[in-house]
Amino acid sequence: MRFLRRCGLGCLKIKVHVETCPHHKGDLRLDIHFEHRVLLDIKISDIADSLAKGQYGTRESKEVAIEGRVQFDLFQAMQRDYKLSSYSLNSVSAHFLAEQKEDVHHSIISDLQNGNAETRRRLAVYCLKSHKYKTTEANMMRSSLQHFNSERWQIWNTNDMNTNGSSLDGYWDAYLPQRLLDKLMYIYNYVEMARVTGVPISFLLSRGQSIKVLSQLLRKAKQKNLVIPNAKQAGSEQGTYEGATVLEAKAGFYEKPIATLDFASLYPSIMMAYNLCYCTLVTPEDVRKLNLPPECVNKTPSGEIFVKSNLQKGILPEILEELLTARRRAKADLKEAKDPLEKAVLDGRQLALKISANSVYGFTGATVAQLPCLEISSSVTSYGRQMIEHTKKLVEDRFTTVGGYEHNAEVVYGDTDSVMVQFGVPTVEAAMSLGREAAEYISGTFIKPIKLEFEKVYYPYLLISKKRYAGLLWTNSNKFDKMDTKGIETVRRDNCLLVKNLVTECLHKILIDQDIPGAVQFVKSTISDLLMNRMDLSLLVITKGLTKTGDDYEVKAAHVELAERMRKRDAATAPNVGDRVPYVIIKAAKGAKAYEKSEDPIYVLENNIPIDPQYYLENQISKPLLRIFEPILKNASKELLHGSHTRSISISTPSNSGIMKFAKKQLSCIGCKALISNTDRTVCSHCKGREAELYCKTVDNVSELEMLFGKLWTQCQDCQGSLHQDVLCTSRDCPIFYRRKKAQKDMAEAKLQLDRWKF
DNA sequence: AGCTCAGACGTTTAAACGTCATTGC
DNA sequence: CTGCACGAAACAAGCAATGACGTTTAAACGTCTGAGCT
Repeated sequence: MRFLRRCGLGCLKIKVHVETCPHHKGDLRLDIHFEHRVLLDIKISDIADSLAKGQYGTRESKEVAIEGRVQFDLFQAMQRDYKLSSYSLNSVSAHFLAEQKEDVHHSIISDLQNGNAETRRRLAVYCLKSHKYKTTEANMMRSSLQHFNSERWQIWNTNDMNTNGSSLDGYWDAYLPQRLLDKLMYIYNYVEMARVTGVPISFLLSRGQSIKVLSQLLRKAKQKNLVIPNAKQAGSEQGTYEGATVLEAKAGFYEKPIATLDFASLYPSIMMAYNLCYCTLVTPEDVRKLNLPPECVNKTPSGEIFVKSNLQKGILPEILEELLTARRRAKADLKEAKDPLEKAVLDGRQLALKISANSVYGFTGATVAQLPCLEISSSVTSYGRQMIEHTKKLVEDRFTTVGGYEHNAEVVYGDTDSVMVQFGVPTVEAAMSLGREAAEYISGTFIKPIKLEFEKVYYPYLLISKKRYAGLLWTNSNKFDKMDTKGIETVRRDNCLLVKNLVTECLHKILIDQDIPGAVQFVKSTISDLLMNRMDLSLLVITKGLTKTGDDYEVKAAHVELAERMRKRDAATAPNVGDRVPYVIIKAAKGAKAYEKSEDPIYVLENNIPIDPQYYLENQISKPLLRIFEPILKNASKELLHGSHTRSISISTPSNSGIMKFAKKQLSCIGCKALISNTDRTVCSHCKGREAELYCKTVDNVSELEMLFGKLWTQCQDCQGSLHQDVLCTSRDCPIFYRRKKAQKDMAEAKLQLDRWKF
């Protein structure tokens, strides 16, 4: 708890996740030590199952509350704050720390523990990830305990574990989370967030957004001596209301700068401008009874009536005002900050305030929450819809040739609080000045504090459809800031890496290098590699989240079916609800559904099952590519997907498939691949004279593959922290793992070829 | 008896629709 | 004190949009069969 104390927190809690064995439920006890004292012992049966549902997905976890400890489960924090393809400690560490740990599945742990001294020793090495280990039974116990705890990798104070003076400074499963915690400045940001919203830190992980808003509301209400009704409004089962407008996207490749005009914090500023709140909402009867003059009320586009702030200032606008002022202050501080660490902390602070401000609107529209008020939320969105249409009209009416400008402005797209305008001017600089002019002009037509800001220019700009676009982002006219992509495969997690890399690379070549032939060439060579089976398996792994249990799905989906099959194969290693399921598509009978062709990548590697390159070409690569190339290249489909590079394919047949049981294996010539009789063994009559050359080639091939495998093996040994042990790691997230397995297989095959020379 | 052709019936293809995962704002 | 049945309490930001894929429905197509004609 060293880091917690450092932060000056009075209340400390620890959260422990324990995998329980059904036979020992009840008599297994867990002691929590701290500075030589037993703080607490818990019966495992006291540990509660908790089921977290909501926007962060459904996930089961076990927890036990211990007074005096702050619980901070990094696993949960990670899932909330970052969108990753995998949340294993391994892959997260690789992502943020560029460091990995060996990934031994917990189902192997008991085998290692129950084996002999050597296997237990092996387990200890894994657990400690350190050369300094002792093979005493006590350490073993602690090692396995450590592992069980780390299955959901919470912070475990390394100091607590070390208080008996041992030199076990490398509890890796604890060390990595702590490194992550420091690197991502979780404590600092979460303390900040807790202060701003007025909730305990544990709420930030265990509960949702609405508790934060409620907490602020309660705080404010107390100041004003108001009470908040406890009862949920009856009959609020009407569900949804109309949301924001998304302007029609005029898809295409724009080679002129596109200026982006954004409303600053649209929904919060609407609520402030029109004084929308629970306590300012009045009915038409109220207006009549109280004899409210019309100049004291606002009627929203959705028909609701709110009194103006001179009569009664709303609580929500007040909260928002505070949040936004604080955010502005945080942003100003951020600008002054020089030190990268300080910068990151201040950025986290302003982000927290922004999120808080935005969820106030969401809180009023949540029909299942404590205090729904659809009058407010639908008023907010109706104002928003009106404003974006108004903005579009104003831009297109004012910036015209008739009005004295060089070109007619055109709004090509807009979503909720932004419009993308093509002013027609050729340079970024000119677009920027027009953008600034437009923002200022249009802001003047709205009530304070609603403000339209000019933020950035996209040039060039590739608009694919609503919520899908890419472009180079410019905030100053000298140099573009970065390539920005929204909604397309580069930012989505449900595609394989191959698609992601390919699309990213193509966009890079098209937008930055402006090298369209280069992009085409790259696509062609990638497709050729794929069809020739030269693709690394890790690039072909698709992951999708398992959001509910198998029975609750109404239609069959690849990842769901695979999870079911894996459960039947081995329930221990199968993915659970909330996990992301990695899979690859394998060859199967023609016309087979995708869910019949999905398979666990590790299973594929171990059983030498051929993947289906055609599927990847037709169902993964082709459509995303065409969407990008279509606006740029005519005949894109013909050029990219049906060229000569698609001709040569490598056909792999599964050795264990049904039909192959009836086929007789026949040798082929090592030189020219012609079929030869089994008596010849090595080469056909044509290649007879080249035997020496061919033999050398085979030997070279074997030694090359041996070197590659050796290199990968060493790398994995390095990662597990010992060069004297077998590599046990089976991480589905590690590209080295796939390459190592493949190299091993290739090497074995090459050796078989070599053996044929021995008569 | 042999041929033709409408209609029944089975199979393939296409379109419409719904579910699911994911992202944008 | 423990186990069981039962009821109460607690919990959950929003909507818009795309695209992949499975399922259902409709349409097109092909084959077969038996009535009717020559």
